[in-house]
Amino acid sequence: MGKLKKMKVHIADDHQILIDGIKAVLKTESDIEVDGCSVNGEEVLEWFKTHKTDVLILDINMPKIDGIKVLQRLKKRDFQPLVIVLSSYDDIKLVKEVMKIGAKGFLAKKCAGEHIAEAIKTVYNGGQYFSESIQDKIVTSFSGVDQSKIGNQDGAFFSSLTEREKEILTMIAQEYSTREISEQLFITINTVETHRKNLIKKLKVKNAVGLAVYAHKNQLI
Amino acid sequence: MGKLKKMKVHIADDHQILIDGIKAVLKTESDIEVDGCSVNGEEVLEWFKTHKTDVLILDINMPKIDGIKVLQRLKKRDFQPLVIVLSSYDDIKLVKEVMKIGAKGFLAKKCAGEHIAEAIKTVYNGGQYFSESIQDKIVTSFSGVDQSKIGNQDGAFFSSLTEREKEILTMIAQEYSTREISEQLFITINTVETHRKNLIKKLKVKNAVGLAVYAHKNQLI
DNA sequence: AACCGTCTAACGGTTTTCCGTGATATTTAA
DNA sequence: TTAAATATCACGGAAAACCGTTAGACGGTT
Repeated sequence: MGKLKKMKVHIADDHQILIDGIKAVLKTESDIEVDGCSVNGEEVLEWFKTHKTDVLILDINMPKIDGIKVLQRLKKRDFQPLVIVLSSYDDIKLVKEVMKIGAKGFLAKKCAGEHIAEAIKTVYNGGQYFSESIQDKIVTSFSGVDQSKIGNQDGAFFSSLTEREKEILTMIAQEYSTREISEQLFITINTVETHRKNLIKKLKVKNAVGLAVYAHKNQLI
Repeated sequence: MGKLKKMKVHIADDHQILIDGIKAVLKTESDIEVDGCSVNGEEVLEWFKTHKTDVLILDINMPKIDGIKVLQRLKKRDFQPLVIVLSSYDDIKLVKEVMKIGAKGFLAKKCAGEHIAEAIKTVYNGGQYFSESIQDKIVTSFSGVDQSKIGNQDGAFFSSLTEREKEILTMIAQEYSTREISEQLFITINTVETHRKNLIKKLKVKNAVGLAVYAHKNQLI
């Protein structure tokens, strides 16, 4: 194609080793340039205050501010990069949620590295990209999706948790009792219980066991 | 240096994208050759039945058979590769555990990609390698570690469970309440509670949350 | 027959979780 | 500077989990 301008890409993932890996993979692509990297959501938001990088490869599970929240906040700004979400957990509900918030692509981490460049080029040219493992699921489930209301309760399965909630979730999943948590965090039992209640509601689970399983599935422990 | 023989490396991680990344990073190393890859523990064990690859980069969180188990089983065989454990969770307890079972190195996923080659070369030459984030912790906590008993009751817990207990454990981990379990299995609540009590004692956990995490770690759900 | 492991069951009491609801201060985003 | 999100705390009541202990029934072993 002989483009004059290289596509600029920003990579966000809390695993530096993965970032370096993707960078190495993309090095062979002459029309792609890795412009910057972030290891947490805060850094991503900071970066896009001063840069207009074309494509953002965005991991969901990140410290400080997770991918979902980053996506939501970027949406409200003037400049928005094309976002390809990266996740180890290729659940269709998650895919739907991030697409609603405006992501242009979804890559499961279990997909082959060669697809990254493919995905970047596709979304750069106005398309959408999904890794194979979820392509067929989407066709059947994306018919009749209400594109309006964003971040509402029905997609809230994966809606982002606050830092405090994650902290408490992690402790619950490590078998700490409410009392123990309250003592360690220097807050009252009442507060911890409120957080637990909110967690159960947000994650749509039944009890602390559900929270623990969620935490484990999402590598929070 | 001019080695005639390249160091052969096998990479095991459930995220293909990370494998491809590491491969790309290692491509610049003239004396390292990636010999094969696995995306789950089963594949790793299968590979080492027929290959004598020098170094194994082993992820902990993998489907089917997790990294710890792979390590334990490899230990019982004639040929043992040098193992560098890869984990997103750089907890000192985990480090100690895998080193006890015979790992030669530990890389946190948040470390820089350039350290992989470094780690491989170090263990290949008989050394041990730890990523920076944990180096200092080790010095202070490795004094007086009992190097004896390996593959002890930690892994034997599971086999000591009866069929009924496993059945109930699975249900607890799926958020069923005691009442629901009793109804589904046509036994009284008292009986289910007795089983739960026995499970907690056998698996040395504190509560149902611990049971759920255990069940999840052992792929019972 | 005596023994062991498993599954079943019961009981009383304590602790913890769960649920709804409402409220206030602080921080942060627009 | 509003408005929204977040973190904090309270209370009352219902439900469930947790704890220790005991014990009958059944099947298989030695």
